[in-house]
Amino acid sequence: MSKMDEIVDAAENMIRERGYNGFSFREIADAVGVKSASVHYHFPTKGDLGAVVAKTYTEKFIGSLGDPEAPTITPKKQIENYIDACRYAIVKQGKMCLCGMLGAEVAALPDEVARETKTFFEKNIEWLTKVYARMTGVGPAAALRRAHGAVATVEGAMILARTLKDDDAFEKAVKQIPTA
Amino acid sequence: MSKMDEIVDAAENMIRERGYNGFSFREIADAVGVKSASVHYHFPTKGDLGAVVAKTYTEKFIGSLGDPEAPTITPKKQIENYIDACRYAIVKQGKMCLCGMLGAEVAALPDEVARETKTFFEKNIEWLTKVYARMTGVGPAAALRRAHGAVATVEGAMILARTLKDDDAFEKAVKQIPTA
DNA sequence: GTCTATAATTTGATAGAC
DNA sequence: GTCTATCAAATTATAGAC
Repeated sequence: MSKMDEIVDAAENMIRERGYNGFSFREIADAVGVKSASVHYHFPTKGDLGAVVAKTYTEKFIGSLGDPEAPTITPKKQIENYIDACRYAIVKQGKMCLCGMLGAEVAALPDEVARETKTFFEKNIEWLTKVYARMTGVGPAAALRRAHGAVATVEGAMILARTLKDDDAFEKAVKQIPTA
Repeated sequence: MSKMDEIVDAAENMIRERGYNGFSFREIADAVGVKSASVHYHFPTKGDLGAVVAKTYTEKFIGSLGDPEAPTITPKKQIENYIDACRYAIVKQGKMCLCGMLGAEVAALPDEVARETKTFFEKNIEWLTKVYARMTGVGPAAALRRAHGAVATVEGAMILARTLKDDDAFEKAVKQIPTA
């Protein structure tokens, strides 16, 4: 992994732990074993770094979901996989979704970071809408509503579980997401 | 309104806008027309202020919901009122729920602020569980699950609406919350 | 209660050597 | 690419006068 990738990775973890305003270039530098000036070499401003972190995370996350219209997998299984991805983040990693964190802070973000955060949610909704539209009896408008409901619920469920220090709060909340 | 109340009010607005790490004592001081040393007179540390802001917000919010077991109002109407309270915050005020914001940042908060944030969610779940338990065919376990789902969904829906700059994203998401 | 003044630290960011 | 050195600004917080 290149030093640049290490920086992005460290920044992702810190933002998911404490938010965009909760980490500094010096902390990143310490984490990857360089000086802060070297971090600035790769990413001139904090906004540059934040935007790359958000974009990288979005591609990684959406990519891991696979084709929403793949005929070899049931939509029910796809929704379960989506929830599983978030469960992994909160239960195994003990951290928020990067963009859930950035979304909460959106008014405090540089434009380029806010834009990437918006794109993350747009792509989530797009993916979920396609999956829900495959279910029998679910029209386009209902699929769109369900997609919004699912994203909102998983993001809120992560906040809940972290604050209550209770992983089961996540499980209880996501039971509300329709899988059929 | 006393200067102390003005400080708490200004801090609530700033945290709801940009998060706990997104405001400073100087900004608070400017907003209420004093110097930062005067803010420290009322609240020695930032954690002291944050904890009072969270506690005040919780009492105000829970208080506005009324008795969850009042026989004069239907549980359906109570859930609608709950969603309305959050709708007001995001659509009319354009701001996050205070504790949704603090909950996302919880790992970066002083202990006393994290504790108050946790209490907010516990009280929300307690209130919602009592309301859901009044609905026909909803047992205690289901009521508890529904309560978790409702809190998570409204908090996530606010993040979604703010990030997408689309109030209707809130509406689509909260349609998932059962009202009967 | 509010002020001036200031301490001690951290922040994002840059210049220039190697 | 990474370093040392440094900057200007901002941060939380305190001391002491009024």
